[in-house]
Amino acid sequence: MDGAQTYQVSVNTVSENCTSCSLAAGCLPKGLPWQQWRQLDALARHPAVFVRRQRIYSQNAPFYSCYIVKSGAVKTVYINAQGQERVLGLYLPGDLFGLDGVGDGSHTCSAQALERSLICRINFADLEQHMARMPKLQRLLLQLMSDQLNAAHGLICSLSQSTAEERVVRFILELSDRYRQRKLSGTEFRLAMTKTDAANYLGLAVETLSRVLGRLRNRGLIRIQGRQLQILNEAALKAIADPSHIFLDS
Amino acid sequence: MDGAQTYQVSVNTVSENCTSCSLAAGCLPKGLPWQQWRQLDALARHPAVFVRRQRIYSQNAPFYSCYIVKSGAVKTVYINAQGQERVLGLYLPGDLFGLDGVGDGSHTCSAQALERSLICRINFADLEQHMARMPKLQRLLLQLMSDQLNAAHGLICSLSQSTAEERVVRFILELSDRYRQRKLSGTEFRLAMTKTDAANYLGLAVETLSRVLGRLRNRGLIRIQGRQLQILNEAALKAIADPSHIFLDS
DNA sequence: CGGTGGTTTGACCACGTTCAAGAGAAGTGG
DNA sequence: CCACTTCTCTTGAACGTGGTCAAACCACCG
Repeated sequence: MDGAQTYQVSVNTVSENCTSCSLAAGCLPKGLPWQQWRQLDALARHPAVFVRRQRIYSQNAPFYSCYIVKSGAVKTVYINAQGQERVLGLYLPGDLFGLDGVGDGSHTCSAQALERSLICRINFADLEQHMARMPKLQRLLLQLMSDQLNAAHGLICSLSQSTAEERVVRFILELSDRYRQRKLSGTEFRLAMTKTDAANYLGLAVETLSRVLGRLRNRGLIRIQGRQLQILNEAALKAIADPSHIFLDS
Repeated sequence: MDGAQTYQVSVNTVSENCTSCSLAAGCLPKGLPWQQWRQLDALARHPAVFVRRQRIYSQNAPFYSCYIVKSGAVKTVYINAQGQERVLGLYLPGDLFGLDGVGDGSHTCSAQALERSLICRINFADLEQHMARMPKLQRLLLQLMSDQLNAAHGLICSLSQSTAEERVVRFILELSDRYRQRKLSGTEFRLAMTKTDAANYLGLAVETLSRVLGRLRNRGLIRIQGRQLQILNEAALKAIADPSHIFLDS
């Protein structure tokens, strides 16, 4: 019915818990005291492999868990009544996603792996119980939700007040930041999504994104081949993204 | 510097706590057991009057509290580097706002009263302590944040995939729903914001909003005089807002 | 009253979409 | 390994929605 979304991939359990997980760095418990982290350890029991396009959860499905990206990348999408997709979020290693379902107990969007990814599942009921005992965890959850809300607000501002070029440049710089936060190169990286998805996320037609990227390349600001992107002139990009110095136009 | 935003209105304390508050219905504690509600009572100590345009909190100010609208209406706005405003949210009686600051400890947007309003302030540190003891309150907070995130996502979808007319109609229907939830008329109400603000919220120019409303009026779907709005043909509006039945066009 | 903030209407134009066609990349099976 | 399909990306041309600018109107308030 629904496209070929119902894969049955062998879900390899990578490790039974956090303390023995080789990917523990950059995970949710970061920032928690060691003792509390060990308590939390029991929660994230099911790191699993998802292949490209495989769904992690589906829109309208009952909400039981949230998830953490250990490796790879994940997008969340909302599908409206006409079947159009709208990309709402991009999640990279260390990011938490899936809390959209807390509101009314069912997920309001779907989550899909963009490439082969390792994903940890955290049972929300367990998480809630631990939150009550761990003030730092409680605070952390609220902060993460607040961060996501602020990210959404940023997107809203971009969508309504910015040109295609500004949006694209801001997207590039946002990715750059996020890779840098992960101790990866902020000047040369691979776009996690297809350009179709990226355009959708930015509220643009693919053609527009393609043209804008071409223009940026012609001006010598970036180098782009396929999904491989290199930032050549970060200062110029920042000037485009945040046009507050109008005085040196000409 | 900043417009005439630094009012010093006499802040009339309406009642010292929730149990003695005449407006307690429709407040945050709703859904909590009586006993827990009484515990929470101590938190919301400062219901205060705000006049039209008065700021409740300012962008970049340190985050200490969140707020509940008891009466009136509030908008949240983000002001970018160029000084442009962007309306992010509209809050009606019973709504909680101000949690945008949890993320990094300072508010990411400002909140302004749209008309004379009663606002309760809740100290966040106190709220957090009570959350730890009251699982239902903990859940409630996460739900409220999730609801706001979902609202933002809805706006994102509207902004990128809908025509001006669809957005306007959806806005009208959303208001209708919210008034109905508050046991008020869902077919005849007053727009809480100016049309300038409403257009901004919808990512449109004021002129466009004005034209679209005029068109809807000419087609006999609504009646509008100033900010007073009456829905005449709800079914037709719903058909516009959610164009999934393309087959009976003509 | 004049003044200010909000709203309406018209004319014009630009940005980004849509449609169309083709090239390139990637995945699948013989 | 190549031929095949399918998905992704690029480029061009034409169109249209909604923005911008300008002017006038209106309501409310001091």
